[in-house]
Amino acid sequence: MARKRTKSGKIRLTEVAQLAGVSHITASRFFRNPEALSLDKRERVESAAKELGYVPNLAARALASHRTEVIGVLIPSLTNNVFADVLRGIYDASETSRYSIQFVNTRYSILQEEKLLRLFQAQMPAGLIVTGINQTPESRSVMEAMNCPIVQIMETGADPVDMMVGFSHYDATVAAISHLLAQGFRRIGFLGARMDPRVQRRLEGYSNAMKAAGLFDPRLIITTPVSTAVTRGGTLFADLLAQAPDIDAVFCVNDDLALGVLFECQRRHIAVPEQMAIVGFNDLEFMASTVPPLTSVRTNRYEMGTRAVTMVTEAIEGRRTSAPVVDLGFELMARQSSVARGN
Amino acid sequence: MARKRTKSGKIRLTEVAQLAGVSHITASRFFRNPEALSLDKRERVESAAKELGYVPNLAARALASHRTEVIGVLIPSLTNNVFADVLRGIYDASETSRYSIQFVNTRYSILQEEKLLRLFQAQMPAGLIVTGINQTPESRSVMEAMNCPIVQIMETGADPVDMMVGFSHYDATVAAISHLLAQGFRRIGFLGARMDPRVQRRLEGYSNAMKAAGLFDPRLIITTPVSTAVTRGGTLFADLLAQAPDIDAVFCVNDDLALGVLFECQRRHIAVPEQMAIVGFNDLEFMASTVPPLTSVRTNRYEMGTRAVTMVTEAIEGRRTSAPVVDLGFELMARQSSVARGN
DNA sequence: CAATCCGTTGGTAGCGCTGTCAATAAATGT
DNA sequence: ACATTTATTGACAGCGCTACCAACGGATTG
Repeated sequence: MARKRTKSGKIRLTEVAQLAGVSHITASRFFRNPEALSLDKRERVESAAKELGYVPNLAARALASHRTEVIGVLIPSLTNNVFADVLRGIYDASETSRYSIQFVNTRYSILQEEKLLRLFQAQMPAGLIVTGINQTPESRSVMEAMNCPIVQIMETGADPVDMMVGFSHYDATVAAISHLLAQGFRRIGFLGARMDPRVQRRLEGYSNAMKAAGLFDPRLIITTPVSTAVTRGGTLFADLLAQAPDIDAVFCVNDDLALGVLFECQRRHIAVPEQMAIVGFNDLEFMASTVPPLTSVRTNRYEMGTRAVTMVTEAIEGRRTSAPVVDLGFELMARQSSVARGN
Repeated sequence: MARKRTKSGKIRLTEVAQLAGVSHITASRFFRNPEALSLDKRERVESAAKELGYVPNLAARALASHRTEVIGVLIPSLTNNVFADVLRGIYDASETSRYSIQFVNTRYSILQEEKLLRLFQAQMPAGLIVTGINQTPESRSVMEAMNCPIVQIMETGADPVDMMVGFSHYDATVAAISHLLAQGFRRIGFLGARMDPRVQRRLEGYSNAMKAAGLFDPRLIITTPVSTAVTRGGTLFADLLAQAPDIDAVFCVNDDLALGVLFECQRRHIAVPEQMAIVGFNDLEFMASTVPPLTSVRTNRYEMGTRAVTMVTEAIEGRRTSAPVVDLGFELMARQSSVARGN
């Protein structure tokens, strides 16, 4: 006699199979590979499943198949707007796929990242999305040992664990500084908060661009390890002004800081851009609506998320269509906050 | 003879038990209820697990125990800053617990929410966090059928499915409007985007407060179903000015809109607050740094997330310490953007 | 000294599903 | 007509873990 339903009244594959008049194996196959069934049985199982409201037990499936349909995502922060956009792309793209997202927060700690990678390893994810290229050697070997596709996001580099999608923070910053130099600014300050690896690369880009122009001066640089905020933009800018009162422009490592600088300028009645040019980074939505509109470097964060998911899912299914390293580039959005002094 | 390791070299409980010289059951017990073991075995299992780098297989655990250690979270949007803060609270709180978070996006659709609830139901989550109180009747019965703790967040109300943590959007808005009225403003506009249930309740609060003061006028209201953005604040404000040129204040349903209004005022050389008072909602970080600083209603979004998690986890463990409905309240942050005309 | 209890440990039997392979029916070739 | 292939279906044996119950030794009790 057939086993009874569990007391909770859960519908199992067996119940579906029974109603459809097939073996549970055939019913199982319907969900894995419907083409293998005859049209007749396919329809019978389908309607039975629908009638009973069958939902597969993912734990059982994972245990039996040694696979899950989960894409693990490791991201350093949820506070940072940038990652919110990337995550949005990831979640949106995952909805059109069969995979679900398991997101964890590394809190900008590569040790935490290592621990979380090990946790993921044991859960056999279908794929993995990790932030950046600065993993510990142990993390790298864990990743290499996992036989699932892995995409590193946010940056580009020569040595991907598997795949990569991002852009060059160095180049993007050089482009911003070059723009300011081209506009005639000379004493260009640098404002940085939360000095993560990507912000470090922006600092390198700034330093090299300034050195190349013979304008580098360490007093032009203000950084802090604490997290970023609009208010912080104002305070850091005040520090910068105290340290180098003759600056004529500021490059901010992100748009929140830039907005804070703008407000601080309004407070001090410093005319933007006549007395002070401002350039941000990321081109968040509000940058175009400020007064004056703020120049920024547009980065394709949402697309980075969607692209990472498609790269992972395609790789899972065995078809890798794009190059292992995808550079999504950037675009300098020159606005009024950085127009040439003379103009 | 003992079963071999799986080819992938995965460490199973059996391997740990073998190394520790105990049965696999005892090893299993170590992870579920360590107090039940003798000190000797406890230490042996612990060090064996550490030595082998054992990580439990969650799928097997879930299958065998009919439970998972997953808290499902249903939230309507990832774009909205408000939910980003709530999610941050949820994730932060989950890290100090044994539970992991499975987040899904309902995209402001109660039908999508219903579908996702059914999916969760099949996966036997340890608890559930859902947004708002406007579920479909079917969603409600699914929730009632799931025997796990459920917290509704963002709002307070009389009829929780199980538990609730939030605040009254109606009261918060009434407080904001009362403040403007107390400051002497009379023609107070209302700007709303993305008219979700909570924004609707803010509109009700506004309408009733204005009616109570005998100042209600439908021409003072501008709403749009499209999503919110700083830029949108400017355009909606322009619409409002065209419709009611004599307004002396604007209440915006969120801070992004308020920021957009501020910029639009700067663009039009409308003095804030002398010619136009502005009040936002949520009190995002930047509201205190604008020029002039913008009045807003502070809501405890992060705490709402952490609180929801503690309520769920405590309920899972059988100790419900707080009342079923927790009101986190709000605080009017009166700033320069809404000081009385005369002052 | 037997009966009882408790703290601790181990064995057995699955959880709901899938991988693998065998079995059957139907279709094809010689 | 028979062997051989192909399409379709089913049986079996787990996946790694836990729930449940049994067993054991030692302490406690009458």
